Amino acid sequence: MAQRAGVSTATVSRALNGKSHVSARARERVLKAAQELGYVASSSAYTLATGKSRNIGVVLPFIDRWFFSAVLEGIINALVSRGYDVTLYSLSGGATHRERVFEDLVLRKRVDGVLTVALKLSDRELEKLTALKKPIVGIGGPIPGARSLSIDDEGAGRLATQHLISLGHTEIGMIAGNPASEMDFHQPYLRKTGYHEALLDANLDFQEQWMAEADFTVGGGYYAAKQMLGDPRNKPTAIFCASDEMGFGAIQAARDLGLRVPQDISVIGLDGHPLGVFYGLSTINQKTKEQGEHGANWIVDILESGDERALANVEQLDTWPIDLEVRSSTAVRAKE
Amino acid sequence: MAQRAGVSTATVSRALNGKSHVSARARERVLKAAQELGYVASSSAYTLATGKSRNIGVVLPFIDRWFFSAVLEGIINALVSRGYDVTLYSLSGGATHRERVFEDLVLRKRVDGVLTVALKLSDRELEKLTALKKPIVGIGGPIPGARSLSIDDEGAGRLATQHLISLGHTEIGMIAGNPASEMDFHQPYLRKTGYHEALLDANLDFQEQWMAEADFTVGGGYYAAKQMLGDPRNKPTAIFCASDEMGFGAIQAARDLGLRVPQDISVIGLDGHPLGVFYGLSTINQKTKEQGEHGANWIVDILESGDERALANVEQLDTWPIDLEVRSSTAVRAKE
DNA sequence: AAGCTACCGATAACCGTTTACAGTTTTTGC
DNA sequence: GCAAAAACTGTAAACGGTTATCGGTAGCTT
Repeated sequence: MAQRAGVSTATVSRALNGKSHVSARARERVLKAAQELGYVASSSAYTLATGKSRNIGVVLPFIDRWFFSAVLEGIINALVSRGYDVTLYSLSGGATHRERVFEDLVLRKRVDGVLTVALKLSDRELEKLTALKKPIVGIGGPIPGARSLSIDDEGAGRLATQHLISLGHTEIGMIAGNPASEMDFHQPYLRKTGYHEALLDANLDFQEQWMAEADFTVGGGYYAAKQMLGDPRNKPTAIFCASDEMGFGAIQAARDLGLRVPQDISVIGLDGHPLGVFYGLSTINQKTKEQGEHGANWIVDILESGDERALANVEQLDTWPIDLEVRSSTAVRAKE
Repeated sequence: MAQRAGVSTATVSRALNGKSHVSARARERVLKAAQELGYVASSSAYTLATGKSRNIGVVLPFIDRWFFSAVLEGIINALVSRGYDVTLYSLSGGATHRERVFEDLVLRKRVDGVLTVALKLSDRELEKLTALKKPIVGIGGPIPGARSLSIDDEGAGRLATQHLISLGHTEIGMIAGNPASEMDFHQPYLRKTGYHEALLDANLDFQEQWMAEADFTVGGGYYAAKQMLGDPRNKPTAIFCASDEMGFGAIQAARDLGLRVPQDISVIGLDGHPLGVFYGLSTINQKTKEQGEHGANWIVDILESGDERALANVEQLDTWPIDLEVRSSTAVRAKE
């Protein structure tokens, strides 16, 4: 190609890749020629020759929900900075779609590694993935036999609940995730457990009607909260929502029922959604975007460590820190 | 590789690709051998040999905003169905990031085509892109010299405004986009123009303080609406918001000011955001996800047409239909 | 000045597919 | 039953890079 620089292909390759012994003069000529000819290296030839693609596969259950798009944003920014591309696989297209994604991912082996987001994989899917013999990192939920990065969901649930307890609340409701939800999260169950534990530790009552399930969306939170708060017989004075978006819905529901937040009802969410500031929603901030960045950097570190052993998948769970962010939606319990 | 099937590589290739003349017996043996060995084809070798990558590059300004993630969701679903991968480029990482994206996109020529979303490109970027000699389709805004798919933003602005006029409103405000916004949309200006034209057609007054600018987010809409509606001297009785999310913010602002929607103030948005149902926000539905699907199918059609001429980029603008969806946030103007 | 040692640069093999072309077998028509 | 045509299969040459190997040259040392 660019031997019009007057050197051999080997020199061109070495010069462009900044590798070993090339004289400064030769490198200069190569660079100049590449510039003039608008030379572009073909990634497929590079991949074929080296076995590396500088491309990471990201698979997530949805794209148009805040948590996932925020993680994705973090992932992409980190990967672009380190010179990697990302090819995206969404499972939102239904079951046949889902199958196809895992089929394709393994069939066209064009990724150096895989990042999954908040996904609980079936045995078969896990098998497909590990058959790739490429590093896998899960964000937001453990993956058997692979590395993962996640907040302590149980601890987060406990912390949120304890915050409400510390404000003097004794009748505390929760809007949890819907475990039957398509995405098969780990989170719903764990956050619920944390809530129960906090109540238990404080010797507080738990009542059936203080627990509702929704789908993590604003609308879902709205309807669940309206049911819970609309019943005059036994309504809680505080609610912990397993996601900020459900928290927004709950605040809205409370207002529509004529309840003042936080005087009549305290609400706390979990996520760190940017709109939280706008709604004044107290929350557990899990710094979602940073979580994505961290996971992305992690997988690149593994790939570039140069250590063969590092490439093997080992089970490892890193816990990501969380912050309690108190805003105006939580306050001390009103005197009767 | 899989010549343990007892046939040549050529036959293997033909059998697996379902191409021309291969005997049933040979095909069977190849398939069986592939199964046994867990054979997977290498996409890079395929790409190198054929020049096709079955991969589309998608470049968008943000990921974690509803419009973009919805378009993306549509794009991905359509492309997966047709057997294509997508590699994603986000411009949200700042200027150096942005430059790098276009540099990379062209440098590692690993896409068969490019889809841009709501992007106004600089001359240099456009040049880089067309240098690829690959089909380009723009969604949500025309691209000079290439195909694009977009709603009639001016018409949408006019329709929304006319809806308010038809309800008897004469003092109509607008929360438009912020043209200085990083993403460099086409939309803000056009939607504003439609609004002005509708007022003009109906011989209605336009006042400076009925026009505000915001950044397309809920928070932005909230603050803008609060300014506009908080001024007791000359407030409008209806507001057209250039995005649904700003509409949600406007509704919230109105409520916080003690105004009832729609009795005291009508609000209409533009997008078709799923939360619109929840807020009862009247809107112009632009069927975002379908728009993404359509754009994706379009580019694949071009690639697979087999017609050399079709591959060349020609300037063409397809107009995407919109629907007026009337909900409970707009009503006839209250009698004084 | 001759020999040794670095070190740089060119040649060629290889990565894993597709595909043109040629060769072989089978089918078909008479 | 034979020739011609059709169907199938194998060989080998791309595709566009990377990299091991080897040869040549220049600079040092003795």
